Amino acid sequence: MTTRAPSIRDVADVAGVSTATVSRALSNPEVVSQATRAAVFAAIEQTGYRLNVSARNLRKRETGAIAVLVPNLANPFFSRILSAITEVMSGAGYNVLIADTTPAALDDHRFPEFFRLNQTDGLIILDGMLPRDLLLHRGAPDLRAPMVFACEWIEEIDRPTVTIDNRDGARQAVAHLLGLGHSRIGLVTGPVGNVLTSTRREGACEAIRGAGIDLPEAWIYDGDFTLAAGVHAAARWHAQDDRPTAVFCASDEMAMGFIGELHRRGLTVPRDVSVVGFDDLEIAEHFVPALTTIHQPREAIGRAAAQMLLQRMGLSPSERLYGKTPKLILPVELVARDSTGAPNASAATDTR
Amino acid sequence: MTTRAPSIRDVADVAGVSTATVSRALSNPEVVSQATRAAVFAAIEQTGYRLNVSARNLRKRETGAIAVLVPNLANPFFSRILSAITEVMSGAGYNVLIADTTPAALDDHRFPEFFRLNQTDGLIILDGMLPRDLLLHRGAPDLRAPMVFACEWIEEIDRPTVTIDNRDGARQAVAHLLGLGHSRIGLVTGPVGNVLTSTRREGACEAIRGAGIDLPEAWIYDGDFTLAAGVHAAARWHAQDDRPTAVFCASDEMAMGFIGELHRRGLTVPRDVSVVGFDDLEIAEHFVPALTTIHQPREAIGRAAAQMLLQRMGLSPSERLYGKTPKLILPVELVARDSTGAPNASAATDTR
DNA sequence: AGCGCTTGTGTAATCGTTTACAAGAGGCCA
DNA sequence: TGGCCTCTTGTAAACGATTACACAAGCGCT
Repeated sequence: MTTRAPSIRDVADVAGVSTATVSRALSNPEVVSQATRAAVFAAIEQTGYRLNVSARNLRKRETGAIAVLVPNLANPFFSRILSAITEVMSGAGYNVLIADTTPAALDDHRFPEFFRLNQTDGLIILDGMLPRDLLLHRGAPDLRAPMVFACEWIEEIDRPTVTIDNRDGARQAVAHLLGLGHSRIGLVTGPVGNVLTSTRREGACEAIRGAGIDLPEAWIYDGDFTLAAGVHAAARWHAQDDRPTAVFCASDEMAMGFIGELHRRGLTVPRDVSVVGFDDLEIAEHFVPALTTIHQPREAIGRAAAQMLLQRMGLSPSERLYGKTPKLILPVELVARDSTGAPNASAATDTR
Repeated sequence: MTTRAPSIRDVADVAGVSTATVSRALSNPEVVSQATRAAVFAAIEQTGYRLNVSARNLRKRETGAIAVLVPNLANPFFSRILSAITEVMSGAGYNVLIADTTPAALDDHRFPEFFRLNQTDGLIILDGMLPRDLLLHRGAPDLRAPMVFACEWIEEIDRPTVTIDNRDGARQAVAHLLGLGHSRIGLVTGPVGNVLTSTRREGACEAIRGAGIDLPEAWIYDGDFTLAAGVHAAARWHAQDDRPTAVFCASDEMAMGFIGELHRRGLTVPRDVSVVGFDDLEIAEHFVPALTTIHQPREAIGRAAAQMLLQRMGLSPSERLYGKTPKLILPVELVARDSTGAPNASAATDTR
């Protein structure tokens, strides 16, 4: 009844060869003769043999899995990146472990496990706000399992990275607003301490100030990339007497939260204020109004990160340590839709 | 330099005990004396020892991982469910492998691997459209690794299941529209062959016909849960001379696609047509207009599925085989927002 | 003193692969 | 015939944990 799953031993017996030969037929077919190879495959078929990965991993001193550390699994931004990563990785024979870094999981004693070679063969990190010392000291994964950053990164940690040109994206967003005639431009930013927040903010500020325009502190609304943050920013915008005619939100979710809240207050976009997002989520195009935003090639990001990790895993530790760490920066483009328009002269000036 | 990672052997040597004792101190602390336990932990600390999971798994004949089969990782509906699953599972010491079943991955020879005990200790299936024979014959996972269905399920396969009350959800949606005075109600359905499609459709039809109202075939627009399907349905709706004043979409994505497309054509919701969705995605509340929809407790679904799997994994194969298979049906509720309103008399009757 | 029980520890087999090494079988050539 | 390759295959030692079993020590009791 509870008959043990067939092992390589059983296959060997059926095929009338040694286990070594079976193993070779599987992993290195060209070294075994045509005839035995056929016999082995027939035996595999007959016994219903499946490789035991734990045994293989133990022997080969690897795990056959990589981990992806994502700041928030529930955020739709990451899902497409993840699916691209898993696609590439499983094509290469790896399993993908997805770990959400949101909760107090960081204190969790089992968390550092991920950083040890014996849990994963590699790491893709999508969360730039992980405690630096966790990545550096605790498990010193750098020397063992290779890791690459994607989307976000950590300044102090020099590792292969694939990102988009955040600064330029922000610049394009602002340029678009300037081109429409806006000169009163506000910003909804990401969380403090995040590299995306700072690079996008800097890009936007550069573009605004570069146009000789002033950017009052009061027009910088800080957020955290979430819908709720957009709602909150809208409330603050609405409460101001002197407010911008356009805002650049550092994420689509914030842009949609912003627009949704405004709508609830009886205002309309882009009539009362123009809004640009960042990310180009699936839904952006279908939002009402369709969202003008910066398109991120999310699939390409995931794919590139996976391939970069694969490449790193193929390197010896010393090559990895002393070689150049590649940094890939993908270009982004603004896609103009319906949430932006020319400024409405009457709307902006309630008081002055 | 490339000094081997410390093994249980090294710890044993440092602590001056046998490997068996170290193992026991770790997995069964109460059987070793206070003194040696302390010595072992000190040695672990000193050597920086980490358990090798492959070795443990090989010996214990388990994998320490479960797999989740999701129809479309990029769909935001699943992300929160996944995060709940991973939370519960990693709390219980399991890794979670997420596999996207969308592409031709089914033909992929490595796919059936998931069904063998030696890849995972259990399976959560979110995809009700997997080929039946894959789950039943190929690897006969039922006897070995336990599996549970969540959200979707497969009629012919009797396994533990956690779902929501789809029929009742659809009924509530229609009841809401009836209550607003609509008598011309259309449906945008999911893909054919999907259990969610049929149950929701049946629930809706029952409610409509139960109210003594007719439901013309032409008012049933078939979709597949995606934004694009909603867009397409909107086009068909718009092209009709005689059309419903309200539609119930079997997913929020379709509802938003529908509304977005209508808006692009110069129509407004709910003035020109009322729309109800299903799912209550994060964004629904922030959509313009805020979406009236059926709320799904996604976190609860994920959590329940994980707990159910955990419970099943604790059972012996025969208990699993001959015991009752639990079915959990979570209640749902309509949340009324701004995408529905009383029918607009002028809008509905172009021709008659 | 001898017996039995409890408690703590060590010995060694085992899980299912991979792979270094050895060795047998031909083939080719001097 | 003997030496030297090349091509296949088998033998057996890892890989790093877990655990059944045995056994030693300590204790209380008769």
